[in-house]
Amino acid sequence: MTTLDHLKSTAEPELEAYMLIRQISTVLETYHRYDLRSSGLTAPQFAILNLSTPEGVPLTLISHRMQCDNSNLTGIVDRLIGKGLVTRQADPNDRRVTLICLTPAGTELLRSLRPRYHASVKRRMQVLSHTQVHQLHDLLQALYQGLQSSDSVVDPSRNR
Amino acid sequence: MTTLDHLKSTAEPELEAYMLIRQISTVLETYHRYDLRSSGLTAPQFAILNLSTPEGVPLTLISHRMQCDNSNLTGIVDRLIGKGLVTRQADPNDRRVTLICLTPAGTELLRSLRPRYHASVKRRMQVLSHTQVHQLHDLLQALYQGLQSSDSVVDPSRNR
DNA sequence: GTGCTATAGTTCATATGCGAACATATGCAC
DNA sequence: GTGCATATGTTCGCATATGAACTATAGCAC
Repeated sequence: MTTLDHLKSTAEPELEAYMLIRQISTVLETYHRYDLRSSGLTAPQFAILNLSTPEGVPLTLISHRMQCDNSNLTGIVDRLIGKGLVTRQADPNDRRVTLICLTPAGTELLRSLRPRYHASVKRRMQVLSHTQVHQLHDLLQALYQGLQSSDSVVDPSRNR
Repeated sequence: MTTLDHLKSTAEPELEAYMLIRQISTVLETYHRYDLRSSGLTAPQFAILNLSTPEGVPLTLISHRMQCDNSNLTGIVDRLIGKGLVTRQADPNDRRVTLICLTPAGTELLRSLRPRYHASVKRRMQVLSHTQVHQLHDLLQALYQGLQSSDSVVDPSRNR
């Protein structure tokens, strides 16, 4: 069984909390990938689908929400287009912008996947009580906002 | 500014907590990568170094602690060997096992990096109070252990 | 000891992730 | 309107990540 035993003796709660966040994130991502297998989508493909709309969303907005660089999305979008789930449309108002648009097939797939996804996440988080989930949420929110506003900010989704 | 605004209205604390864990993990990993830049190491390279010893650690033990597959480590170890920071040694007791051994150069590099790493993590986590860090730690620990023991376990570091 | 099963590592194909460099387009100062 | 700084996407080189397939070794039942 994988554990954090080799860290427990440090008695440094900051470090342990940090390690736990990363380990939990890894575990949850593995579950997520596993859930998606039957759909033929990878996790980042699902993430892009999930942030797209039939009307179209600028690629940069998607990359900001995914906290990644635009350059990551090019190839993933290409594969989603290959599957017929999204299209690229030029933005008439700003010729630099590419809108990522859900196709009917993409919309339909999302309609079937999203509820299962939400249910999976809720089920997994419910190893904690409702109260604990709320406490955890508030602490994470505080941490996240603190990290955003700290002076050492490095924006991973900035353009270089 | 990157935010979770597009999620806030869901009022589903489980889902939001889940998203926060992943977003925070991404942000922290970005900081970590940034910290390591001057050392010429990537994050996974540092992770392997950090779990190695001069006496040697089985590769599989490292992959378990990193929650990844052995196959990921082969190439990373190759690069660390190329930098002269570790070596591969055969385990005399089990000829299947490869021990990853820190070289003197690797030991020295780690001695200089580890304190900075710990200080960085502590500094970033300290946007929360000591009490909050403790609460967060305990909740994360409970979540992590709950995830481990749930019936939907998929072990990412198992051998296939 | 034979055979079956499990473990340790590597290799391969494919998909991402990162960061630099680039082309295009916008916006604004002047 | 020119010039310059900025924003949007793509392309490229490299390092990882995933999962399947494969080799070698170990352990155990018999």
